[in-house]
Amino acid sequence: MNTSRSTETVSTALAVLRSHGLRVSTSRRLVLEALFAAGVPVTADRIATGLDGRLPPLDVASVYRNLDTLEQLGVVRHLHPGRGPGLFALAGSDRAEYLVCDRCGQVRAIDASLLDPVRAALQETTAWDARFSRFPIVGTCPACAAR
Amino acid sequence: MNTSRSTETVSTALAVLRSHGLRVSTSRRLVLEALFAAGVPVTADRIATGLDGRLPPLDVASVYRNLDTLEQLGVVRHLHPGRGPGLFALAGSDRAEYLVCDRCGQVRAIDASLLDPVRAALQETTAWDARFSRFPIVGTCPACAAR
DNA sequence: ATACTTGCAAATGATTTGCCAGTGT
DNA sequence: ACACTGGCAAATCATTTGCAAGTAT
Repeated sequence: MNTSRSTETVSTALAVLRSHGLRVSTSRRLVLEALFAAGVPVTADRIATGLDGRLPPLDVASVYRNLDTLEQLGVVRHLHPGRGPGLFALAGSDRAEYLVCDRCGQVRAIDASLLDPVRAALQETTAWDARFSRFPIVGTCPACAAR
Repeated sequence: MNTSRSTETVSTALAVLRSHGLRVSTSRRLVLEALFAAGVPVTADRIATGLDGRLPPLDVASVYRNLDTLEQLGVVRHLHPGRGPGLFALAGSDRAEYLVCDRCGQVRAIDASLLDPVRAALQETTAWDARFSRFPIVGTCPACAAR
């Protein structure tokens, strides 16, 4: 259920690599598999440790290099939370954006279409083509807001 | 025209410090003056150099410590651009958000009220209290989009 | 065979921390 | 006087880079 789907998407990503004349190496495959297996945005370090041992380890430097390559191909998304290391996730075909709580660090995904009105408004007033995909939206989750 | 206004706001900020039992030290005053004088979001390093010599220099460590204190008091805003060092600005009473171009790095301020509809939508669908003030909104400016 | 990739180690950039001397209240 | 602060130097954290050895095509 998870395997077939992730395999499908991993091979799709690998095809993108090939179509750009880049090599399909073991570490690139592993980086993608880790992202699939994780399911949520993760740090480069966790990918390097194979999600804490679930997959073979890689050198962090290679992870960063590969994530960078994959990001440029549009396969991977790079998120900057307020504090700590950056997070990486598969871009896939999802239209998700993330909310991160500035008190407990909890991450929550929302449908990107929620932001379409703002995108349109910004386009109209500033002529900028806004993307919200680089940063999570910082706020306070209900639980933290309660206390 | 600029002096009176910034003095007014600096003293307001200093009053906040006092009301929290914190000291009004020379370096805290200087950090605030630098932020006022700059008028736009600046790095901790530029504050430490007194905006490149216009003001007395401070140690970066102190600048960071003070910015942190002032941020917690709600006097200073901390922005994370996509690349490079963090930027700091006075929170003041402004309702500004920032757009940053991911191609040329240009920064543009917009009125925060543009985002009110999204804030409301997010509140309704996720119960999160979203703030957009931590990160600039990344996108492409008209000029870069043209080429 | 050749160029792309990797791992390792060292470098870099930004921010933080320990510690003792200095200073606002 | 006393606790809060500042400067300086060293530490830390995240990420990048140089380079020789390894590998996909």
